[in-house]
Amino acid sequence: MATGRTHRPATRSRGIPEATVARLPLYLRALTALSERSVPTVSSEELAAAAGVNSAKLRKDFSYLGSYGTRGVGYDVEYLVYQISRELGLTQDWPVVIVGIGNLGAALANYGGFASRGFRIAALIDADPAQTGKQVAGLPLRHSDELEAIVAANQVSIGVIATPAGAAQEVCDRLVAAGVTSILNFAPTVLSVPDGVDVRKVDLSIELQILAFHEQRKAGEEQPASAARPARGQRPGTDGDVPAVMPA
Amino acid sequence: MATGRTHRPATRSRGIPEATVARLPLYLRALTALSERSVPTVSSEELAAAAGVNSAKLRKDFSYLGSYGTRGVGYDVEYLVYQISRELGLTQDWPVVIVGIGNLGAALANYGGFASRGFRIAALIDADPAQTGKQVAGLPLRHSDELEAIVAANQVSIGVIATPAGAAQEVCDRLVAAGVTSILNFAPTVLSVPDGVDVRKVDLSIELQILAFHEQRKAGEEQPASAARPARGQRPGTDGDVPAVMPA
DNA sequence: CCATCTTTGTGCACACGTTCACAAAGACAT
DNA sequence: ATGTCTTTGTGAACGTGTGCACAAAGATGG
Repeated sequence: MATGRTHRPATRSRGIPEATVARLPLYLRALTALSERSVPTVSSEELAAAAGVNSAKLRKDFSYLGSYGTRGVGYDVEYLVYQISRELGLTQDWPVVIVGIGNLGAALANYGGFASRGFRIAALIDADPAQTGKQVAGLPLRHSDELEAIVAANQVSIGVIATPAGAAQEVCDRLVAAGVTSILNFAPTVLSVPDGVDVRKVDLSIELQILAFHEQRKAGEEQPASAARPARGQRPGTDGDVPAVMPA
Repeated sequence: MATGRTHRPATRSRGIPEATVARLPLYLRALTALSERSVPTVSSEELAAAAGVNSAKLRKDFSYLGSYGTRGVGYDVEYLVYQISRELGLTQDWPVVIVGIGNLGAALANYGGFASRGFRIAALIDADPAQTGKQVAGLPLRHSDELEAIVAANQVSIGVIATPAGAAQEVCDRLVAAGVTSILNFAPTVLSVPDGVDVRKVDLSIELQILAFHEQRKAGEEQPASAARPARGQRPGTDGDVPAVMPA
């Protein structure tokens, strides 16, 4: 899971399972591609292949939304695009602020995938006064002093944090205080937020580490087992010989 | 879940559950912070708070690694840092190539979190000949013609794709053919890879859409139910009430 | 109108993940 | 030593997610 939901029972989002919600954008993308090619209908099998999931899962996912689809035929592409968009809330406009316009923030500002869904960048905010007024992706950088005013004026409910780790919690607190209730966090920190605020995090370093884990496993599969797996019950500090990193 | 494991039974990575693996980097980060403050030991409760998880989960996670920790005291910080690092494979050097040095690729190249773990950027690769030779994050951009040679020469097993969606599958195929077996994909596409290759994806647009879904739910909780939830069993086209996007 | 064929929607069984709650392990004081 | 106190490690219960396999729905052709 990639979410940082700080508390709350974890799923129960009015019927639709969290795992399904996480896949809806995937289906939507595949459907949009089909729509652009003017394909009128798809079977669960075809769509599942395009989205990279298995067809039974896809059918079950759609069954949570309602009984769209026609047996013997498949799903009407345009109709499904509409239904999923609506379910995800993409038929309305979501003003978003991005805080921290470094390399990553600029990349986000330039990313086309936002505007095409209902997301509209209301403002780019950076703490560096020297940057204020400069244009990124056609938008002027605003100074962070203005954060509260910007959020209030644009009724922003979604904030993106792309600051260094050290600044993230403070920015988060200010966003929340100003009325933001959903946060996408790119800073490598655990954010703590009050009840009712959703946080999702994207952490590049974590993803790489997970890959490294599996990579190591693949590499280790040839040899039986070197000194890789420690004897269980080994105790820390029973006798001092931990040189910077080594255990007892 | 953020992974794009294309097939395979899903978990079973020599004992350690996938969900646990995904949290190890989180623990590692919290422990590293403690280590820098020269804190000698932590209880599961404290560490869990720092990592943003619940303490029972943390203890169970650690129990898969072995029986580190001392009852009545807690865990030895340095020792745990070492054990987790080793389990994740971070005690070795992982050469990485980043393909597609646009805004996002540059942000990744400049991201400090790589080098601090065992990840070393072996090369930055871009398809634009006009960019070749330019420096980003102190490294020269290489042309994609050299991709295969670079991967082979540096024994690169991990590749990062930060190209536009259209180029991603071809880059992926070339990386895999050249010997890469783990891919971190930032392009908004489903990559298909042969067995034995791991793909993880990070998709900005998907994360925002998930937030929008929950945001919409929060907003809709006040009013009972407008036209938001369609009657189940509604058929496409039985009566026209979906403008602009309705099917036949 | 009936038979056939395709594809959905879902009941069911199983796997995975989370949380509780507590016994056992050890530290520490006396 | 013995007792008390803290904190781990884990068995067991529960909840969530996945995938199979098939009945029911509807299209299509004769």
